[in-house]
Amino acid sequence: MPCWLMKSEPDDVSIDALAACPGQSVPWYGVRNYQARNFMRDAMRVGDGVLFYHSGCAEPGIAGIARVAATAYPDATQFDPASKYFDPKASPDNPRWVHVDVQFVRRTRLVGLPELRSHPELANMRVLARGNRLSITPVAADEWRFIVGQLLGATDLQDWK
DNA sequence: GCCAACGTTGGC
DNA sequence: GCCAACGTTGGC
Repeated sequence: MPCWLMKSEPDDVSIDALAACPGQSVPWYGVRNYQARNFMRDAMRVGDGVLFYHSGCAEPGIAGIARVAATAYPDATQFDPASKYFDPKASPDNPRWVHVDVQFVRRTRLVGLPELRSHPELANMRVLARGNRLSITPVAADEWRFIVGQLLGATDLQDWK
């Protein structure tokens, strides 16, 4: 089963905020990048593993593990003129932005960028690429296994389904 | 289809 | 707050 890394600003939705949500699940609203949207729309399936990454904060890095809880459906914020994610070119008849639901699995220790970069096993991770800004990136099975098993010691999750 | 201008992301 | 890197827009 595919695995993903998803960035969230902890001031917006942190791993703790996710854990506190009803059903410990949130719609992944606000994505306004076509590549990231296409991953959600075309590739993400219920049960996929997610590395929950904190960005735009003092200590960017992996902060927890989550899972995809619902396949893609329209992002309501695109229709709301009061939302900062409002898109005047979208309409309920012709939605432009969709998102999946993401559900809490567990908190982890914070695995920061310098630590991620220090491991040759992770050298090809998209999130570590120079200038990368994509908020959703695929994670290779061996990368998942290394991070979850080696770095986090979550051996029960290292072979994700 | 090109490409300059602009806006955004995100680490530092 | 700075700035490199990238994506999007829109004139041509």
